[in-house]
Amino acid sequence: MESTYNPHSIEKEVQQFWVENKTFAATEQPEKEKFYCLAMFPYPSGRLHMGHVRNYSLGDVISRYQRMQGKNVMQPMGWDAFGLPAENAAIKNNSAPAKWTYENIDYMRNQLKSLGFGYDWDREFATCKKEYYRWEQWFFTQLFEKGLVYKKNATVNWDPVDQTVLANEQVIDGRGWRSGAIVERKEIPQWFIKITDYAEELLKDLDQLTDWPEQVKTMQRNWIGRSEGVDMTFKVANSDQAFDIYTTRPDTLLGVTYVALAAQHPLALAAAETNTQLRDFIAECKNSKTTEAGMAAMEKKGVDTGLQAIHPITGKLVPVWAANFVLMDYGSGAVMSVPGHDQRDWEFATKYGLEITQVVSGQEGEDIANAAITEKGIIINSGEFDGLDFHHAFKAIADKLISDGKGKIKVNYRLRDWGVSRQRYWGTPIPIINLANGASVAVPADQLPVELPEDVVMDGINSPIKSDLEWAKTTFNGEDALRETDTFDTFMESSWYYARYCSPSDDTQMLDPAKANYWLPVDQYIGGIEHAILHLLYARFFHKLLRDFGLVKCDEPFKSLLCQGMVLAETFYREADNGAHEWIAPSDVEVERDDKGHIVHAVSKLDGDPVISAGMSKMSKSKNNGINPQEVIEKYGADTVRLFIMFTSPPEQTLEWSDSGVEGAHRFLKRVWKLTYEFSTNEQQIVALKDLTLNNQQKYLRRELHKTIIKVTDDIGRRNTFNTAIAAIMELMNHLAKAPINSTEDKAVMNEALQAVILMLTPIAPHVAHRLWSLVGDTANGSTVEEASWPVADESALIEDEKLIIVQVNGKVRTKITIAADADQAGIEKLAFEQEQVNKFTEGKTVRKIIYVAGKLLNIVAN
RNA sequence: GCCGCAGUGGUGGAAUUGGUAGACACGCCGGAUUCAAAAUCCGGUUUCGAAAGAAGUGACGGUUCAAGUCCGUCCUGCGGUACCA
Repeated sequence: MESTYNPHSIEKEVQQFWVENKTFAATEQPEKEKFYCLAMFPYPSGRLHMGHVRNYSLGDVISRYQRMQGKNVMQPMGWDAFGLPAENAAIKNNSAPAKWTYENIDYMRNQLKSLGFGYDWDREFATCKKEYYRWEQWFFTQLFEKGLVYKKNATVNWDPVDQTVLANEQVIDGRGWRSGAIVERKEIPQWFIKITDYAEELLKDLDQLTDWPEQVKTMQRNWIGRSEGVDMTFKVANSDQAFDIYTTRPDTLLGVTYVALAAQHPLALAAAETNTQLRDFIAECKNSKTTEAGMAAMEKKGVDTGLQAIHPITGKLVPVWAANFVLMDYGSGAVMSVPGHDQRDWEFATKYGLEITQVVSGQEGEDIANAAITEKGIIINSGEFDGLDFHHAFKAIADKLISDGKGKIKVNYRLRDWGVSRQRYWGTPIPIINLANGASVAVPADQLPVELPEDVVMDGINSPIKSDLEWAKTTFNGEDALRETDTFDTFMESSWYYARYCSPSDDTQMLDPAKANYWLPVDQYIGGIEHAILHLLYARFFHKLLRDFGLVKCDEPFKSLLCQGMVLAETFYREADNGAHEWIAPSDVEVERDDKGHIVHAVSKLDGDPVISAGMSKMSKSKNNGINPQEVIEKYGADTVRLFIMFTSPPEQTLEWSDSGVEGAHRFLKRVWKLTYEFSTNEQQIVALKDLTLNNQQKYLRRELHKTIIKVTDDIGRRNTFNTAIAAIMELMNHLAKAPINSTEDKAVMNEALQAVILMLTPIAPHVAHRLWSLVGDTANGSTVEEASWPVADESALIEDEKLIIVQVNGKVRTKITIAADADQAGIEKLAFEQEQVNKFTEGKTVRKIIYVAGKLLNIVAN
């Protein structure tokens, strides 16, 4: 055994021990309490970055802690292996996405192993393997048969030069990232899954997720966006045509002064045939952004269609406009406009000189000449509805529309059905066959999987399964037909992987119900806050689908959720001639900062030319700003990396990466090593504490130890504040380092403390803990630390005979007094008024009030 | 734009339920050890002030005996915004 801490040899040996003993292999043990701990599986982007290290360290600390609590822990790992970056890398390297992906998996698997995470590697899988995606295809065909899947037109980014569909990420300042062409909106048929059928349940069941962060539930609620409103029909004047409009503010219906249609609305398209201005406007709308943020940021524009609509209550004619902010594929493609009480409508009406009418009374000083009055109030200028408040007006106006057969009350959701079609290659082929007659059928179960060829050449434009005209050819009922060449959104794979880990190699069924129902739900799910809405909502939805098909029993997939904050790093780029951004790794950039730390100048280390600083953002492949942990692992070892990342901030907090401080984490482990090593080599017989009488100093040390056990247990087990748990252990170590180890009593106390320190460090720094336990471990608790239980505080060691009271005068701390632990308020006040610092600040004043916070604080209010 | 989160010393952060602001670290300064360095150990380190004391948690206002914590209005940064995952 080495006298100095040598992480590399220890870590290799301990990892070997885990492999040989199958320490982390999990099996169903119905008599034991199970604990399924899952950190979101990684996209195999090439190398791990610090965000991964944080994510998987959190998962491993929780897993090992729960194991020490006696639970049957399962912690699996796998690969979210389909996705866009593989295609980009393949084009760049002139290779195949599969090859790139598998190489990355091999590299990253080794990195995870070198970090010592306690995974059951027998459960590993990659989602790009047909053994996995075949069941996803099978399940989709089941959804298809049940009518939960449908096809409709939806908008994509169309690159008119490359003649291909672009992801939002591939559109930069409105241009295609490779061609530089101005991107157009294009409607193409795509497959949708009816998540809106589950909107109400997805919303309602958030209430049972008591161990989810409130912010995530709030975001999901807002995303689902349940609203109650009115659906009504507007007729077009001098025509038999009509269109529907939904509003959540029927109380303002009498304030409607115009209506707006999407540019692609059939009525607008028809009107454009005789209206060149409208035709030009519709053409211009082709270039507007497809993203919600892009749409919200653009200038709101419109054109009068020349049509007029009949107001459903007043019968008055209102102009019908076409507007770029109304979307054809959401809702009915038409909105009513109340410029008096909606700010966007107000700005639009002001810009185009449209009428603005006030129908809700505002607050004092509010004037619709200056801005819309958006808060609810008493209805005015609305004839029979005047004087009603929001709720009564809502009901009265809705009733009137209903009785006239012009409308109905409707619950609406902001949530839209899940479009799962992607026009890309590296994904699960959608198991649909398109027949010559235009109908679509599911691929029969016995023909699954529809396999994705892996040995392909990427031309940089089209998906190889689209370019290869043979691939799609098939037959159905003896007739020639074509396979769907689109692939699934990769959120499909990540929506059920957590369940597949329960029976990862079952080749007869999607899930083994007995195993799935033993392990599910996931007890602790851990992942980045950036997944708060999409991934977590899709996975919750998918779980409910699995449940309704009888594959799982529980309603929710993830019992408890820990959202780690992102690990950010600086980003730098250069602009190519076509406007595309070439992202430069921060490690390749030399920066110059001003005295506030802001970057004033940045140059590439490779060629010395300037690069553009784009601020901090989450570590990702696409921005090339991931910091590879390899260098730090090689320099300090895995335990230091794990300890540092857990110590540097609480898990939920966004972290701007910096390695300053890694040194300190390493020093701490060296100190623990040194103290334990020296203690163990010092020939000694440890006497049981119960047979000894301790002096005050020894009692103090034991009190500090057991207070620390309570704090660390609470920090890890309840609060998930691993940083403060580590700080508490460090503080304890500072006490221990100063403690004498001369007497039998000293040694007994030190022995107890060192054992507890090692146990408390086991989840965080498992390699060094394993080795140190072999030196001083209590074999009754476990011959190896992997068998040992978490320490339990001895209540009797915690008793104190004095307490510290903070004494304030008028809310300012003036002194602190130490008094017998059983002293009452009167005794504390008496002592307080004997203090010079109290008299000095109360002299000449009258004591008005004394506030006593039991055992903590006394505040004397005097003036 | 909209939804969510964050802002505390030179730096990462602590303060758990409204009750000692700055725990624990990093860095820096000083010292010990060393031929010297590394490593290690000891001490100091919010600002102003000689001290007494005062000020101080993004800004401004409010509630309270007491506010980093609660409320209001802003500012800045980050995440999401449905085809990055």
